[in-house]
Order: sequence, then structure tokens, then C-alpha cells
Amino acid sequence: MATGRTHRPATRSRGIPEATVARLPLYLRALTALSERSVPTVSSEELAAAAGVNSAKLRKDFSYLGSYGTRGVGYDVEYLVYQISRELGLTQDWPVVIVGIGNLGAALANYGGFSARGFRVAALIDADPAMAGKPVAGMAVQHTDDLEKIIEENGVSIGVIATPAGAAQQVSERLIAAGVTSILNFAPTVLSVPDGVDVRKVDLSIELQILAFHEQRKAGEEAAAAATEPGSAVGGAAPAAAVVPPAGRTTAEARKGGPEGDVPAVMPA
Amino acid sequence: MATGRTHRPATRSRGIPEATVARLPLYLRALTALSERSVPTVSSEELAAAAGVNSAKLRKDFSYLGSYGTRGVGYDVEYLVYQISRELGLTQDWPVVIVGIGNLGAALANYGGFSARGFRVAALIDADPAMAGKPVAGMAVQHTDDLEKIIEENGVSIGVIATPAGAAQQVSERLIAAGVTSILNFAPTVLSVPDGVDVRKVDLSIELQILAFHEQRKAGEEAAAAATEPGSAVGGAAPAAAVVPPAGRTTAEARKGGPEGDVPAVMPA
DNA sequence: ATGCCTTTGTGAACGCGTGCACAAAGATTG
DNA sequence: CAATCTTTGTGCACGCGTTCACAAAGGCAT
Repeated sequence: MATGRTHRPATRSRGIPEATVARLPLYLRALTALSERSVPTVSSEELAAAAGVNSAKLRKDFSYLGSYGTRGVGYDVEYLVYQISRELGLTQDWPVVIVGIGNLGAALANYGGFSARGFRVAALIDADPAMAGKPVAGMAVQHTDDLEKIIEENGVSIGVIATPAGAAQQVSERLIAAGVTSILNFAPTVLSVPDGVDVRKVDLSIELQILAFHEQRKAGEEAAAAATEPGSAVGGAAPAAAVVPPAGRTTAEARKGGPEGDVPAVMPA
Repeated sequence: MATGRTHRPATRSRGIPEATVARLPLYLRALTALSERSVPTVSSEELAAAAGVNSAKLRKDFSYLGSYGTRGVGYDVEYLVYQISRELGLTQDWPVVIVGIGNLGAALANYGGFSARGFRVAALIDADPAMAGKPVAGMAVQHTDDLEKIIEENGVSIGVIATPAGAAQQVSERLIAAGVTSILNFAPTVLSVPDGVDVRKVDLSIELQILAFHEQRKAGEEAAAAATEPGSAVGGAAPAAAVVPPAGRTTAEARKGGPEGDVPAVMPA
């Protein structure tokens, strides 16, 4: 039910897999680019390449939306842009509030991609009285006291939290109480919200830590590979204590402690 | 996200599932908070609640790291902090460069969470000559011309891209050529990188679109529910339906009726 | 020591997502 | 119209991730 049509076979847009939904914006972006270049049609292979996914996956994704392709030809770009936009709800207007106008909040407010697709920054809200009235991205910052009023008057259902971690939970509660049902959280905290409220989080710190993990793993494998020369690989065992300095990256500080295999420093009783 | 890493069966005893890796930073954050409160031990149930996950999942996650718990008691907080930190590679120092010092790049540079855990901003890089030398977050911005030199001299293996979409691919190529093997991409573009390079993307626009999808779905369900009981209007913060007519269907003019035969009807308002 | 109580660690079942491979559908050409 | 070629749509199998449920393990009181 992209909309409220009740007569529609429930199998259509009701059950779109979450993984597919997450890729639709990707397809939409690629399609928009094609559209601007006035490309009339595109094959699943081409579009998949542009979106960085497997073509079979793309076709399956589109099959959840309906049969919008033409065999032997491909997909009509304009038509697909419209269908995906509609499915994602981008044919509507979504007023959004940003709470917490610090460095990040201000950057988000200035971000052009916001208004690009149906999203409109309805208000910027900050708890600091000194911020109130100040113009950010051509818009006066409003004080947290008016949060509820702003939400209700503008019919806001999506809120963006860019406050410090300590304030995030409370802000989310106020947003939700005022009627917000979707939150995009930039604060490094786990928000606990009632059922029916969607939360997506963007966490720089976590992303970096995940990258660091893989980076360390790569360094470990490199070291292990280098060690393959002398004695054969250690088999299924762990990268062992192959604490060989990463090849080619010997600059900077000497990496203390290898990838793994060093002895635990502390082991409490 | 990550592109490469297809080989490597990951069947290794040390092979930690990707999903688990993604949660480790979450656990670490919760554990750090406990540590600061001097809590000595924590049960899987408590920690899981703090991290917002299922306790069985948490125990299984930890089981990949080894048996660090004590039955009947729980996990030693300090010890676990250390183990996870080590596993994530946070006991090392990770110099990072941020490329693209616009609103977002500057916000990232000022973000405290960076230096918090082993990550150190080694340099801020921008293509605008006017930016060169300017201080941002207490650090002079450097020009893109010196990118390669900076990477090599500082042994940088992680790069953050905060440039406009158009510049991102080229920047990534230069970073990779200079030795970077992990990229955190904030630009709204799909980066194509060689195997062995990890890319994680943070895309505000995509997150919002995913939220919009669910928001629309919720509104549709509400409307459908309301339709069952005629009379009651939809309350809440559902945005006004501003349905746009289908874009010009140039090529497939005389196509079969519509998407599913229906023109986007306005929601039962 | 013995028995009870708490909590971990994990076997097993299930569901989701992915990718292969191919038949069917439509365009296109002769 | 028939043959051929291109590309979609999808059945199927596989692997990963999640969750349940429980036996084993350790602490603690008696």
C-alpha cells in the first residue's frame, strides 16, 4: 500500500523486503542521472553497474514493485523514476526538523540534498538560548521550548537529531510525544523508542571502528602472507602472533602490538 | 558497502561474522559507559539492553571472540572493554585524513568522537586554493595537490571523503593510489574501488528516503484502518498528499495502462 | 561437600537475502 | 510470418544471521 488502496493485491507493495527498500534510493539516484542525460531506456545490467549491485538482485528488487520492464529492451527511465519515487513516498512533501544546531546540525541544514527530494527543512531547533534567532542556512534557529508547537503546526513526522549524546534520548521522547514517528539519529547513543517509531542511526564513530577492524585484519593477513614464505601457513589457526610490521606501511608510529596474538594485559581475577 | 573480500572463506576459526563486527562498537560504547561508572561486571541481559540488542545475540557475538564470561556471574567489564578494543584494532593509532572541508567536512573535523578512540585526524584536505592554510578545528587545511605526500608521510590507511558527489570518485582513486585501503564516504555517489579496499558509506539522503518509505507505509495503514470505520479522519502528523502526475512517459507512450493500472490516487483524505 | 541458583555458551531450526541459471516475452530482422 | 536475438522475471538452492531453548559451568549458601 504505497497509498491506501485497499483493493490492491496485498502481495504487491505491501511486502517489499527491507533490503530492497534500502536499495531503491540508490536506483533512483542512478536513474535520475540517466534521466538528466535524456537516456530513454536502460537495461538491468547497465543500471545495476551504475548502482553498484548485482543485476539479478536489481531485477528481483524491481519485481517487487511490479513488472515495469520490457523484455529485450530494458526499463523506461522516466517511468521507473516515477514509480520508485512514488513507492518511496517522495511524491509527497516531508517537512523535517533538525534538532541540535551545532557543527553537524548546521552542516545538515546547509546540505542541499535535503530539499532535493521532497524533504523540506521546516525548522532548526536548539536548546541554547543564545542560538535562538540566529540565522543558519537562511533560517532562524528556534528554541527547544517551542519544539512541540513547531512539530504540530508543520505536521512534521520526521525528525533529525544532531544533539550531543546526552540530550538525544530526551529529545527523541519529546519529538515522539509531539507526533514524530521517524527519527534519523546522528547522536552516538542507542535510542529506545516505542513500537511504531522508526529510528535510523548514522554513527561516524561506529563506521570508523568497523573500518579499523578490517584494516587490522588486512594488515594481519599481509603479515601472515609474508610469513608463508618461511614456514607454511598455520592452517586454520588464527593469524597467529605474526607481528610483522605491515608491508609498505612502516611509516608513522610503529604500530604497537600486532593485530592479535599479543598477551592480554589485564586479566582480573 | 564493502566491495572486495569475496575470497577468503571466512571459515577461519578467527572469522568473525560481519554482522557481529558491526555490533562490537555498540557493545564497546555501552561497556565504556559502565566502566566509567565503575561497574565491575555485567550480565549479557543487562548489556544487551544497554546496547539495544537481543541477549542471545550478544552472547553469540562474544563467543566468536572467545569465552570471556563467567557463568552465573556475567562478564568482567574492564576485561571485555580491552578485548573488544583489541579486536577492533583500537589499541592502535589510526591516522585519518578528511578530504573536502565544506560544511560537513568541517563538522567532521570538529567532531570529538574522532580522536576519542584511537583515531587521529592527520590532515584536512580541500581542493579550493582559498581554503589552503585556513584553520579548521585548530588545524590548517592543506591543498589537494599534497594529498599523496600527506598520505604517505603520515602512513594514513583510512580516508574520509566529504567532497561533492562529482569529485568523490576521483578523490577515492587518488587516495587508494597513495595507499589508503579503507574509505568512509559521505558523498552521495557509488564509489567503485578495486578489491581489497573497504568502503563504507554514510548517506543522509538515502536514510531519509528509507524513513519516508516507512512513514508513507504507516500513513497508508492508518488510512486503511480508518477506512474500515468510515467517519473518523486521519489524525496525527500525516503530511498533506501532494501527488505529482507521472512524468512524461516519452518512450513507452502507449504502454500498458499504468504501473498496476492505476494512476496515483490521492490518499483517502 | 552437596545442592541450589544464576548465567553462559551453543546446538539446532528458521527466515531472509543473494546469486545462478533459464524459460518466457517481446523486439527485430529477413 | 518465422526465426533469431536480447533481456526480463523468477524458481531454486545456498549461506548468513537471528532466535529459541537448554545443558553445562561456576558461584554461593548450608
